[in-house]
Amino acid sequence: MPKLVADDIASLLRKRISSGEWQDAGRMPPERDLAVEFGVARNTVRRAVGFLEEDGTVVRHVGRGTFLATSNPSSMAAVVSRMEGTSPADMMEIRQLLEPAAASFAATNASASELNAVIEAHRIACEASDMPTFEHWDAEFHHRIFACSRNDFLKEIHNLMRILRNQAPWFEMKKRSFSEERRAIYCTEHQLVLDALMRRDPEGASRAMLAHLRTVERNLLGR
Amino acid sequence: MPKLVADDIASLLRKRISSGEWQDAGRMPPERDLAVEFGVARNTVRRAVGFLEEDGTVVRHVGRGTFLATSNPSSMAAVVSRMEGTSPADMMEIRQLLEPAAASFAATNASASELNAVIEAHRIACEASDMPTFEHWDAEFHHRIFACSRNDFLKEIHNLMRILRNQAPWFEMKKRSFSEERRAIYCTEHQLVLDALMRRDPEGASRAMLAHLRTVERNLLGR
DNA sequence: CTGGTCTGATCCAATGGTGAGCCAATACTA
DNA sequence: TAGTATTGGCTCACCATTGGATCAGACCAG
Repeated sequence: MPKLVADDIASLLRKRISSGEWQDAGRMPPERDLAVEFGVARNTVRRAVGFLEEDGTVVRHVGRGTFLATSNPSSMAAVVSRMEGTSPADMMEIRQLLEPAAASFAATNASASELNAVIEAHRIACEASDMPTFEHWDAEFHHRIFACSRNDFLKEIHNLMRILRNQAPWFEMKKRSFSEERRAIYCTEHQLVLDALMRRDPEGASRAMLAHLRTVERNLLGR
Repeated sequence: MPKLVADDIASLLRKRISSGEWQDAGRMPPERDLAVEFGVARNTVRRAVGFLEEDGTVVRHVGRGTFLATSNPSSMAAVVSRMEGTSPADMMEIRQLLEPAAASFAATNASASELNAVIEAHRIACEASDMPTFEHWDAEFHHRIFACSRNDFLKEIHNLMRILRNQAPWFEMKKRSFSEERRAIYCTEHQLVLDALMRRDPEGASRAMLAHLRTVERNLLGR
């Protein structure tokens, strides 16, 4: 049995909260009690509760206790937690909006060294012999294109999508849809995007990226 | 059976990773345990894990363990906090990508009651007599269009943008660029978007929204 | 014999939990 | 109103776990 660390405690607490366990009054037990209950030191519980506090799940008051934050649907934390339920179909739709644009920006803005980074990611992905390595460098290829786009917000949105895509349901789905043949197709399509970037052809990069994402969508969603 | 060398261990590990074996928490067992499990020296495991680290499959931290690189290197929270520094120019660029698409989706998908909600927001905004009220219902107008889009992820991205736009630097900027004349222009432009939605004309809605956002950008950034 | 690789062992340094103690804000009670 | 108990905020020394690094020796193929 793995030892409980602060992260574990935090996710246990989250579970209890979402199961509505101390919904009444919104008050959690004191840290000292939780420490006994989980069989860890109070310091550890404190760190765990600290995480919940950081993302706004919980509010603490000295002498009073720790309380569930009155859920504000428009808080960042709420938005992020709703995003975790994003469906692959919705995500692919948005990728098809954003990535062609990112590729187009990249064709205009990328510096030589940024472009080299993209090329390198493409090369490693093509040479990869196993699925996880390919997966990783495929994602990196896309990410590095966003990095060329000169729009920090766009970059961060892509980070968000990347994180969401690395969660459990996606992992299964990617594994299921992977095949050697498809990998080869992706490499070819990436190459087309790359060619357009190197030609400094925004229109072409956008088109090539869109075509690629359509392929990915088809494979992923089995349409 | 041939003796196991570092390369063999590496590919065994890759298999386990891709089979999702330690997907939860993304943490691999400590090197010492792996060494026992595979029946080789820890040095050998170290080299093997070193390969995985080189190609980015895995990240190692002294005192913590070895983690699958796919499990967010940058956490959601970090992404969100970086987003708080988003510049108005970057944001407007992304709005011009997403909102026309949202309007287009809305033209195809909106139900009658959703459409009514958009109409109502538009009406109140037009009748508003002070800047904060107008501001609020203007935002609501845009938001309700996203709500019609039938893409939850898109909706949440818009929530994110909305929160960011309500922060200090934006508030100043919006106040500065506000004028009675501009308000009237916005109402006219909103009306055009609305007309297209009611005609169920995705193409037209997209165009009208883009035109509107170009106006907003010009006013906001003073270009 | 030589070069490459695994073994087993040892030490280092970073991370993070433990347990204990004290403070200050709040709530409860006499 | 005053005193006491509860509760979160904070710090400290200590220690277990874990990856980082190195070394001498064994084994094997060429």
